[in-house]
Amino acid sequence: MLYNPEFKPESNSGKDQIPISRRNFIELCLELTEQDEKAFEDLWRHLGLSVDWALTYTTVGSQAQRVSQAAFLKLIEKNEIYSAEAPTLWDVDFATAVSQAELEDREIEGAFHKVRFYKEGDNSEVVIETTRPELIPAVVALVANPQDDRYKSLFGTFVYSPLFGVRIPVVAHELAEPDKGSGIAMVCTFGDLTDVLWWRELSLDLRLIVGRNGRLMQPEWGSPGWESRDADLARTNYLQITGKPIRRAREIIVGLLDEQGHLVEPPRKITHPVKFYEKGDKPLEVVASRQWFIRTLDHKEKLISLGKELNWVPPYMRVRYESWVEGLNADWNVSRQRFFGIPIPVWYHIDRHGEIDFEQPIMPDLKQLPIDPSQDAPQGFSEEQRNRPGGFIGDPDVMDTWATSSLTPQIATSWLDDDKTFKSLFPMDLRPQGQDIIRTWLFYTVLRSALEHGQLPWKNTVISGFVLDPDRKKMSKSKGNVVTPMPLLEKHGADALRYWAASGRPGVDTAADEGQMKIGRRMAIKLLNASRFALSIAGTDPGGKFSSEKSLTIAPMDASMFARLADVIQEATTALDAYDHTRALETCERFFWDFCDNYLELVKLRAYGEENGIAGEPGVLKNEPGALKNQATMSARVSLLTAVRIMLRLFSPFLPFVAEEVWSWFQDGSVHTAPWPSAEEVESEIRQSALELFGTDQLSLSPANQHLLESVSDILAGIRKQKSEAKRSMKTRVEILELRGSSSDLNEIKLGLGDLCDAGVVTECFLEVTDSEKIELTATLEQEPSA
RNA sequence: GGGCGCUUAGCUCAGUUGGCUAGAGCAGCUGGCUUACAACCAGCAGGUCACAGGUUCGAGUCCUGUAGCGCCCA
Repeated sequence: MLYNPEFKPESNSGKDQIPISRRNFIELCLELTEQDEKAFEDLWRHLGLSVDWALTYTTVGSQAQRVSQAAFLKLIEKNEIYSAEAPTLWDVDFATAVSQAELEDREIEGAFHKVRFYKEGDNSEVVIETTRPELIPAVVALVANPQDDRYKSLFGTFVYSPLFGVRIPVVAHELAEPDKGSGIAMVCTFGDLTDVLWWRELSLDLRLIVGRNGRLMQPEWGSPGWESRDADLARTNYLQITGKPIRRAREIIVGLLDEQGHLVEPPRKITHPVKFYEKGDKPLEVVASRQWFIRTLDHKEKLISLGKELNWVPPYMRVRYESWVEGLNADWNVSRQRFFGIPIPVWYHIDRHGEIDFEQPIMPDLKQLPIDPSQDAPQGFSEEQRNRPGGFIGDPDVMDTWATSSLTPQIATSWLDDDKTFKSLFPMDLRPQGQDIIRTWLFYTVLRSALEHGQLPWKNTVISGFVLDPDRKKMSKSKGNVVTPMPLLEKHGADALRYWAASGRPGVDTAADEGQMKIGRRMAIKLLNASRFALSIAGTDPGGKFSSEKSLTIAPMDASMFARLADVIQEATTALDAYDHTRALETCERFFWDFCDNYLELVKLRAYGEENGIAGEPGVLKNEPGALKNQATMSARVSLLTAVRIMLRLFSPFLPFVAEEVWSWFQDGSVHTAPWPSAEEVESEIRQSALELFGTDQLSLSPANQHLLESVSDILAGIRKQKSEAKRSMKTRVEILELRGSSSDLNEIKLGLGDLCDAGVVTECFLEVTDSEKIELTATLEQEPSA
């Protein structure tokens, strides 16, 4: 078809195919690619993905084409890829070959036909059952299980096919199932992949009748390969189906079988699984055509052992890979008969008789790449010699897209372009991807790396589950339940969406849950508010008040908070190192919420420098004016600043935007390039804050009492509970707080009693040593003002 | 048909090598304007951990079987 520069597709052409020139089609693809790229980049920028946008590539870009074609040519040199005229899975509508990875089984309606074949000699019947009677002209053998006593005597004998009178052998093979149908099956070239296997293993004849257009071809009955004991009958019968599409041919053949008495009984309807191209609408046919195949069957063992070397998250996903590799039954067909794709970079000689020599392809020099053999002439030839005897012809096919996607690690690490970069980056650390493409993207990438480099392309892989619709159903275009991220991003914000996404563990399906996103949004707002509050107190102008201080003592309560924070850092880091982002987030979140509800409430008055001071046991409980008070306030402020600075970094992978916003209020640079916090460095972080706020880095940390914050928080919760049960406001004054417990517990509590009484609005506190295991409390609330 | 995973509160999920009086958030209920946040806070209630066996001093956790759901491969 001719190129039409004016061509514009109708906006709503639906599923109908429109005739179009290859050049027009490619232009439309490029246009769409550009739009899609923009849409994805836009989405990913909204999400705050940390991507170097200078390093993107596209499969239509010249770098990817060059790498792809170069890798192809290298495989030819290594004899790991070959072209062959071979049985090929073929989609009639798409008019292209497909690979094993693109198949899916679908249950469809069919029918078993009991058909009579006739023994050589006495002409007695052998009844087979088939779902594809139209392939009777292509029968090359009958096959039964070697253990099957019913047919043992037939092995090695011959039968004649009905309608066509072709003499065919009866053979044995383990794959024949005795309890399927009559236990003896006809082998055609080709009805399905089992036929291909039998044809190969049993060295059967080849009789091809299905063309690539899905219609029946016209064999010459009586000629070599098409011998018949009644060629005229065969010709007459076959004439009825020549050129007909498969389904129509089936109907006709069934009619002929019936008329001529070869059908034992009327067809029996069944449903059975049939192989489809995953995007196709008609069952796949097996046709013979010339294709390029990458060797995979030879490398199964190596591929399985590489799979064991790879760190899988979650580990059980390796099983999917392994069972896929074990089940492989064909080399990878990488050629596709389509308009759009990376051209297979070879030409072929045409001899003086016009025959194409596929055995010795003409290969370009690597430096010439990328090339398009349909546009470029090979070296030593001129364009006039194209498609001429004594000239050349370009390979018309393009590569399977996976043939390029399987090279992403090589493309990303500048393989063939920058050896230094390549060597420092390859193998890469991580392949994150979906579970549905383990058999394609992951498998093919491992295969290519194994063939080219003899090793894994990366050390780890994290396999994600699916995003399900809000009702936990798998999304599909046909069901119309597809949820796209952009509207959710606009509604809830990127931090909220990422919070939700982070709640999905590797390998586990996750519903698009707006409730979870709302929680994420609240979380982000809370971080904003709490940080603003903490920073505003910490940054309160100290005036001359603290200037005389030369050193700073960190209060026990603050030290207790830091001890917990150090644990949190440790746990989050360990979790992230193991790609367990969900646990990392949960750990940080729990700490943060506790920080807000308890620690912040406990220290805020002290941090303001406004603590009330309390009566009770002298010496311990009174906040004396002067140095001690200043020290306590300074400690609180330094601690708040430090905690915020650490927490923001912990949250930065999950809530990148709010973390960056808050960070910008008081820090230079980006939170995302700031060093990840470590438990060991908490003390130096505190020192840094002390220096910033009060000009001293002389620190004295109280012995870390891990439980102090928790114990005091528990008592505070007890006070709140009493207020809540009394249906009083939280600011209700506790006139007398009595605490009873062991002396060691009470001594611990004393270290935080000032903060406790501030936060609980306690006037007087009495401690009583008892033998109770837990601290018990009685809070006497102030009288309710009479209404 | 073979394999893998899941099944814990009304909902979504935690629960590391068996030590639990089974947790969290949401929803529900009861209260509270408390000078970071009412887009908030406090409190309460809610579960035979799918079912049936077994191992063990002790099982949500380990073993066997069954059922349901999902996925992968034939």
